[in-house]
Amino acid sequence: MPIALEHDDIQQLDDIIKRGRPLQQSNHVYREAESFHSVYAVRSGSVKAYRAMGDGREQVIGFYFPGEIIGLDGISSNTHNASAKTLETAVVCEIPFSSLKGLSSIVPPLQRHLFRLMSRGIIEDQQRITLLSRNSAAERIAFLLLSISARNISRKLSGTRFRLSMSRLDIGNYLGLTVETISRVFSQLQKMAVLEVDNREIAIVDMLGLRKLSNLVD
Amino acid sequence: MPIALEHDDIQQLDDIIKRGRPLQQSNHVYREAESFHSVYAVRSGSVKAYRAMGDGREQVIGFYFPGEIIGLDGISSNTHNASAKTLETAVVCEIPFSSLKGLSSIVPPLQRHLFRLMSRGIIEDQQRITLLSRNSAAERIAFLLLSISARNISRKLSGTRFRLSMSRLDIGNYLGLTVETISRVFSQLQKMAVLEVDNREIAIVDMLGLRKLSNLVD
DNA sequence: CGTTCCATTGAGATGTGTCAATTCAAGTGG
DNA sequence: CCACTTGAATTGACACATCTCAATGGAACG
Repeated sequence: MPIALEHDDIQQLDDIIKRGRPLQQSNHVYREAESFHSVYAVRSGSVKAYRAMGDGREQVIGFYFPGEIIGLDGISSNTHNASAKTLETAVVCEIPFSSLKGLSSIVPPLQRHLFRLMSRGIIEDQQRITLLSRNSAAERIAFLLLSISARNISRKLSGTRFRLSMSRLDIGNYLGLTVETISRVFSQLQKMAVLEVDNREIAIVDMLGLRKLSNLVD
Repeated sequence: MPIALEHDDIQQLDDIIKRGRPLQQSNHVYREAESFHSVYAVRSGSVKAYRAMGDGREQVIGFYFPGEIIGLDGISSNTHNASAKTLETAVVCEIPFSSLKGLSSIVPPLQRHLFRLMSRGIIEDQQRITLLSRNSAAERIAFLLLSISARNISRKLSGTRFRLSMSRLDIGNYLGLTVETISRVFSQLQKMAVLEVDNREIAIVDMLGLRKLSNLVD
């Protein structure tokens, strides 16, 4: 938990977090429409959140990596509004929300942190809305790769070489594109010497070029 | 404020809400990057929230009507992440967030309500993400009209006849479409006898047909 | 070694964007 | 009160990015 708290408070927080067991690939952390009791912290591996749509396809809401919190969307309805399943073997810790809520009303910094987490989620969603309504396929893909890169860096991993834990289909469902388009853009970016792509292994060769492509350079 | 609270608590809440003055059309409630102090309740009229993008265009985040709360996105960064301006003459009440936060840690139902509001925002954004990444122009427009219709009904107004307070450009920026596409779809829906469109005056002639078009029928 | 799932590549279809012209409504000043 | 201006909305023709459909290639696994 990335907050500055008193030792006492950290202890209390630690007490309510349940120890996580490793989950195999494609196991559910929680399912859409299940009643909401807990949020979850990803410890290792990666998780995708998604919602089933009327026609059977799925809308991927997000990809989550170690240190990130999932399940906050269940608060308003007391029901999970999305499913979450592991993309690979992963460890996920359960944090009962009632305890968290109780603790947060005693410990203002924690309450503040919770508000921030939710609010940041809103902002990220809004960025994705912009991305989806305005940006080309290449821009969207560049954005995703840069996002993963940045998160890797914050976890002290390589920001330029990594393995995608999600399939092209998942990426497509996340970015609002088809698998074919994902493939074509990867090939094109490779031809432009921005990326090296070998199946799910990605190397960002020209980081600045990728940033320019994403249209997110300051 | 749509919550069940004790009389005492309602009084306290009422005390922190500032009285709102009427704002003329196109006045800002708050601006992107301003420091965040308050959230706002729309009393009358309507408001759009939007973010300026690098190239000068704007991304419309949402349209807000009486009874709705705007500004919650500022919580995480202590800075407003969007601007909000009135679409017509409107009355907006300021609610200082520090007071609200303080009160909410004393009054659990209020804290709960705040969590819900934010969480609901997240869910709505996620719905829009699905809408933008998956749905056709006609589906998106049908969705917006149905959303406005439903909100009108909840305010005891007509769900089938109303005046759009926003321009075609705003609608386009909200739905990720161009003005021309909006116009064409309106014309097409009129030809299909689903709508009657006279500039900003809208009449929903075939509600079921519109619901089917939106692909959101249960 | 075959099966299965995932990824790549090509060719053609299509929905929406772009560019341009016209109409319409509202407001302004002579 | 009537031209004139201005901004919004509509409509048409064309361009283009992405989707769809189809075939092929490759990796993982029993």
